[in-house]
Amino acid sequence: MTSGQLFDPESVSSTDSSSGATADRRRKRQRAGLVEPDGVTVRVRPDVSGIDKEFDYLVPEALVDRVSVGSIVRVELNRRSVAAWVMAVGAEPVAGIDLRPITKVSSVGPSAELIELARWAAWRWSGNIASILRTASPPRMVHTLPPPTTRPGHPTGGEASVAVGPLVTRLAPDEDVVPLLETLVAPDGDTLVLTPRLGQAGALAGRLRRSGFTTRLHPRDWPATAGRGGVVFGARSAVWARVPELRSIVVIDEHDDALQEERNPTWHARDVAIERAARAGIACHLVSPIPSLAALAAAGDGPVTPPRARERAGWPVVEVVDRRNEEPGRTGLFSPRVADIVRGPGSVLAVLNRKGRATMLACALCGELARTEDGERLMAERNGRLVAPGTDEERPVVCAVCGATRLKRLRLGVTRAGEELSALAGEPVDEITGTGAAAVEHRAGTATDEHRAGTATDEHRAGTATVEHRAGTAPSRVVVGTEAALHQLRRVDTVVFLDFDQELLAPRYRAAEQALALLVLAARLVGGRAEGGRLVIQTRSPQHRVVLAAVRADPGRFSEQERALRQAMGWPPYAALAEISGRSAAEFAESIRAFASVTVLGPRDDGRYLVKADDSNTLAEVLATAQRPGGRFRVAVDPPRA
DNA sequence: CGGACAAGCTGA
DNA sequence: CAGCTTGTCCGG
Repeated sequence: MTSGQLFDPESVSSTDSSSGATADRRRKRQRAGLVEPDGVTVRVRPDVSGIDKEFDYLVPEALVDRVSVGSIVRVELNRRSVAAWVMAVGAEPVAGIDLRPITKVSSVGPSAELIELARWAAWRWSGNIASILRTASPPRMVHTLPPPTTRPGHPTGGEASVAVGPLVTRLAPDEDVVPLLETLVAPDGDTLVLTPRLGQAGALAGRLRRSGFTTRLHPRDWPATAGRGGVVFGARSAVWARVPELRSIVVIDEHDDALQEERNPTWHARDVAIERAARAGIACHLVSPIPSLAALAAAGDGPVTPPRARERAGWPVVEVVDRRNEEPGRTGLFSPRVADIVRGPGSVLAVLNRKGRATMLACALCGELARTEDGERLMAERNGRLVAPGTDEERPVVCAVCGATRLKRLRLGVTRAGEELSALAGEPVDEITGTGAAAVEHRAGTATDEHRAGTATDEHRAGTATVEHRAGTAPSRVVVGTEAALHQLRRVDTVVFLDFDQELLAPRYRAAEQALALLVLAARLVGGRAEGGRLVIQTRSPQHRVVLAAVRADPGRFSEQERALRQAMGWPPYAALAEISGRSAAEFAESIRAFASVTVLGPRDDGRYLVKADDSNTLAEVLATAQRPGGRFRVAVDPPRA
């Protein structure tokens, strides 16, 4: 016995029941002399992008013992040797073709259960299954799985998980998840714990290991995980971890967009976890300080919530600076209040989630932003009128609040913010953005003068002393950055959102949820109100539900309001979306229009189409059935930026 | 994907 | 019509 067959739950019935029955019938007919005794066949999916198709091969006698559904083999296809996954064993091969033998069994692969789950996900997100199978496969070839040891009972056994279906648990932003996690670990089998980033997974694994749990890190410990199981930690890909006896799945910070794969197919680990748990008849625990509407809709019951006082204590003090109240003519990035904070003691991170120089329009008289009628989106000026990108809403250039016809342009960018901050603080300011580890340090002096001269970006830089700030070293007291800074820094006293309206009013249906997620990241950097944690939000939307949720430390209220809006607008989770782009997008969109169960919106300015259905199953079925044009196009289901 | 093969274009 | 590009088809 060479491979992990002995410990492989599906080795006994390594195919689904129907193909197993087919194989039995075949063997009977062979004994009766009705067909040639031509051995075991497998149906494989090559690991070749561009070939989204399965092929039949023979299994040489010597390899039969080592082949099961999920095995990674090598086959000759079109005169070249390629890797492939075994998708089925013993299926009736396509007639009239001389089958070639597989040449090698390369590695243990995903379990049969995972192969089926991958099939589902490829359908659900209308993408190539190979990219999912790659994620579900070991990072290096695994010849045999380590044999299971006697299961080490976990120190604190959670309750036997009889619960089925997703369960949502809300925690305060600053709350330690480990105590909860210890109660969710299955005592009698394996548990998957997913976090948005691998670093969090490693940190949590270390802590549970110190409490006596058998922990694994995915994909690093792939062989041990598949052979022996345990409490398996990982980022989104860990939802595809192979374990011997899955009993429970926990998704930490389920609201975080990092749980969604950005390349096609754009599967979301939360949704895959829900499906995997449902198929296995086990619990799926979704944990977050700000549960997503997707999670709340998937769970039958409402979220388990912390005591009100505990939740409130776990959010920082949130100060809202209403920039509409400042004297007319002010267009700078910093309100007087923020200028005070920057000069005052304590470390400050100023967040401006924009690079370059995005512009917004605000009334020169009352400071109100040019926004759509429902107040949810920013408007831009085009051909002397205000337009809302992506919609047909437009109106003359007039302030909706005071009727003034003069609007001013608010120009914003991290670089300029750094220059101004440095001048304000009278000391160097580091810049942290997502591009590269190096950061720019701004020094007071020339920068402001250059800036007043209204020169171009390059000239600003010429007048700015730039110093490399290596990741890991202590940054300056005052730091300016994009969202990346919220991930890179460990602790600061105050986080200031210089222009929160860019987040709140972004043209995406999930803009509000995403904006609130940024506030949670910031809240964790500064800590709860008892520790003196403080967030400052500069905005012209002080009554926005996201701002109020943070001020009141009440994400439950936000969920209700957001739910009502999504329902009224027919956005997810009360609909399912797919985005079609690329050269032949129009052709594919056209063939989709033939289906009454979906609505096709677009094309937008960038040539993209949006397909909308009542639910994800309907959407997937239409996308799988519709006539596909010859040319190239891309389908993104659940597009994160729609 | 990448090779095979057909159809279309170019140049002399 | 060789020589080349471009497009379409297909792999077990």
